[in-house]
Amino acid sequence: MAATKREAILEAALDLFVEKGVSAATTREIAEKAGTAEGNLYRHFESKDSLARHLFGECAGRFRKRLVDAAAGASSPAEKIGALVRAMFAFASDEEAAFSFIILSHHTEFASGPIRNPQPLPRDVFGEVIRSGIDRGVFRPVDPNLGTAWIVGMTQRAITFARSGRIECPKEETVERTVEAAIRLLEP
Amino acid sequence: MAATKREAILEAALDLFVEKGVSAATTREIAEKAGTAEGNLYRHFESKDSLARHLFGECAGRFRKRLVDAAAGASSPAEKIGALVRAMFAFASDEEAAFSFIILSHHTEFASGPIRNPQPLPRDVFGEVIRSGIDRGVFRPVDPNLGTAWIVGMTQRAITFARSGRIECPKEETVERTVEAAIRLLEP
Amino acid sequence: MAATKREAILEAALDLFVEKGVSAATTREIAEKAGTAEGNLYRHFESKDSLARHLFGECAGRFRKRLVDAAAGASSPAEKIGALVRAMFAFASDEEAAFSFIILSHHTEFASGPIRNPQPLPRDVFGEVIRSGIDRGVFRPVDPNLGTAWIVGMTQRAITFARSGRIECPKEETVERTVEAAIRLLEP
Amino acid sequence: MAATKREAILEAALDLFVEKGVSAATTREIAEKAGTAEGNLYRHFESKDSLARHLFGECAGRFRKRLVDAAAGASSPAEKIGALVRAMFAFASDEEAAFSFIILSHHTEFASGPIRNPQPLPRDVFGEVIRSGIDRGVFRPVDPNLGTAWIVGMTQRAITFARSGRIECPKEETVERTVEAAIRLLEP
DNA sequence: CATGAATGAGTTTTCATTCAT
DNA sequence: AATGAATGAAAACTCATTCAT
Repeated sequence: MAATKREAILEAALDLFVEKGVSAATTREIAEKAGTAEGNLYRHFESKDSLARHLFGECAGRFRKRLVDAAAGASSPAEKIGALVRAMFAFASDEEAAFSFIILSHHTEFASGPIRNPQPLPRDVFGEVIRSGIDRGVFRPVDPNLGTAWIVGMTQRAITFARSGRIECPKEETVERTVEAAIRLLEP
Repeated sequence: MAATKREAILEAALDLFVEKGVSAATTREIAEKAGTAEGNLYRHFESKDSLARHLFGECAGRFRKRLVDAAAGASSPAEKIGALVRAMFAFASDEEAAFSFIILSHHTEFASGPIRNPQPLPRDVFGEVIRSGIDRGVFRPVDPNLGTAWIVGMTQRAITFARSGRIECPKEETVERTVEAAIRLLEP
Repeated sequence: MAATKREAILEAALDLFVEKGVSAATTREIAEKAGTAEGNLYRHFESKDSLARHLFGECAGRFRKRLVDAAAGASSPAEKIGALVRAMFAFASDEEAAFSFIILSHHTEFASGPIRNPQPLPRDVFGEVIRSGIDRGVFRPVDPNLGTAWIVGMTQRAITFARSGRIECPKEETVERTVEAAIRLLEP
Repeated sequence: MAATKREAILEAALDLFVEKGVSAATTREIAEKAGTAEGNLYRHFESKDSLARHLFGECAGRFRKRLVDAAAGASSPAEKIGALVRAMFAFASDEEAAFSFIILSHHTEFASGPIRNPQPLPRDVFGEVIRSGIDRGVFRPVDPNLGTAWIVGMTQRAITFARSGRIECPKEETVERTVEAAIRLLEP
């Protein structure tokens, strides 16, 4: 369970935002699920929108940390890419709701305008690894942002498809084949 | 402009749903943007939710038609894959809002539960092409759904990144490099 | 009764604002008293505060009209002052709530800051009459605004005292003695 | 600064009640401005309403004392009236918020009904002076309450106008002219 | 005495939907 | 078909008051 009421609110909100979307999730439901009074939400967060933004920041931060750690634990650029893709699968599995919320947030703007990057985003990690691989000549030259789009996009969709049961092969294999496919995209 | 009021409503709703999400777009805004009275929405559609579902069906149908036509116009499986990726880019560019709405609909459920497949979905087209390529031995063996996930995911993200200006190379090149990358994923 | 719902809302709000103050009167009470749904308030006015401001404008306008008409109907400055004082008593008696609301509004700021003069205020009428009396030599020289303060203040208080039953002499006499006292203040 | 927390609360509440009205000032704001915790308000006062009533009692008491002292320091009725008017100006200037709060309280009822006179009110002082002046034949016969209404009303308005910068002549002169005008009202 | 998180009943406001015209 | 005022249920948000620490 959550250590503090504040955390309980964040957890409840995360689940509900993912389940029904930010604007369809009501403060009443969030409070109820968090085991607190509705008004108490507003002691901890300015508004529902601010709660959503805060949550996005937290989730993106946790995700990014996982990616950074994964990349740090591998040596060659190709191994780093593999580690990143595996880390995406692992994060999506360990923190299902957080992962979904990050994806969701790309498609639904919050009430008070789009999210301004207050911190480096998860995807930046990919760009750096690709760039360094190209510099060392082990990856073919591609716009690092385009490479990021490819790998992040294919991995995210593979995760989503796997989750919804559309892919028949065992999960372990899905991960490894996706890792191999991602590296294939960058090989000279 | 829209030929009929009904079309005007569909157009206005599409724009607003994409801009702020289905539940955050109000019927009042939709009516205003469509240049009609709020109550008139209910002469054409049962409810806001039904309007959204109808819209999804229309957009997905148009998208699927583009993909089917594209695949039909190419002969080899590899050419078909290339044609499909190009068609995704083209559709995203011609029907910006429709494309965004399709993507968005994957992440936000409508009020009355998830969308039930009333018709074949765009992604099914990819699966069939991949399957036939594998059968003919020109693609390596992969779960066709996994292959679909990869290609649809990478292409969609490339489109999104390109739209938001994060990719520097010219649009034409982004398309062709993505086509080539998609085929690379399936080559033996 | 009120001809339209909008007027019914204005009337109900006026009574309640005077009775309990703007911030203590609730939109629910207002709607109930106006015989309409709470939400309908917001079709006619942006917010409770905007309703209060609008009401102030209306009441002040009606009051001012009464004063202007009264002054126009008298010839000499002293008669004009007498007519103005009598008009204040008459307005307070005919439109009890409106008069009270004007007074109240001087002491309680609306939520969104003080009222900016969007139109000439009732008190301006006094200033002009006093100024012209001084110019013609029938009034002694005083700052016209100070003279206005005196007469408006004494009259308003006399009305309030009379209303609350603190003054024993008959109403008619209260009015005439106040008229005479006001003129006395300005005589050379 | 305030010597005790209790006084700090009273001071903060007074300022806020005057600024936005009793019901619009929140306990949170009051506590914050007083530099204490919200809950602490309830150690010193039963409720917000009780705090407001207490404050009214205090302010009215201080005001009354100033008036009583002023009247006591003058000998003839006319001099007493002059002293009273000067004392009103002085009090309004020394204790700006307290004066405003007294005025405000005439127009806005507290939550639990109107203020019951628990003590003689400031205005009573005027009544007595006027009565005694009439008895001694130095004032013309008027209902003493009506006379009070005139003088209190004109003085209060003069103060309000002067405060808001609408009167051009120097403050000292405003006071003396108002004193002279008040006496004029009562002269035979 | 002091704190400030927590409460819950209340408030203002919103909005999909209906309906008389 | 079209309108837009009206509805009412539910939303977000507020705030006086309580209470464990």
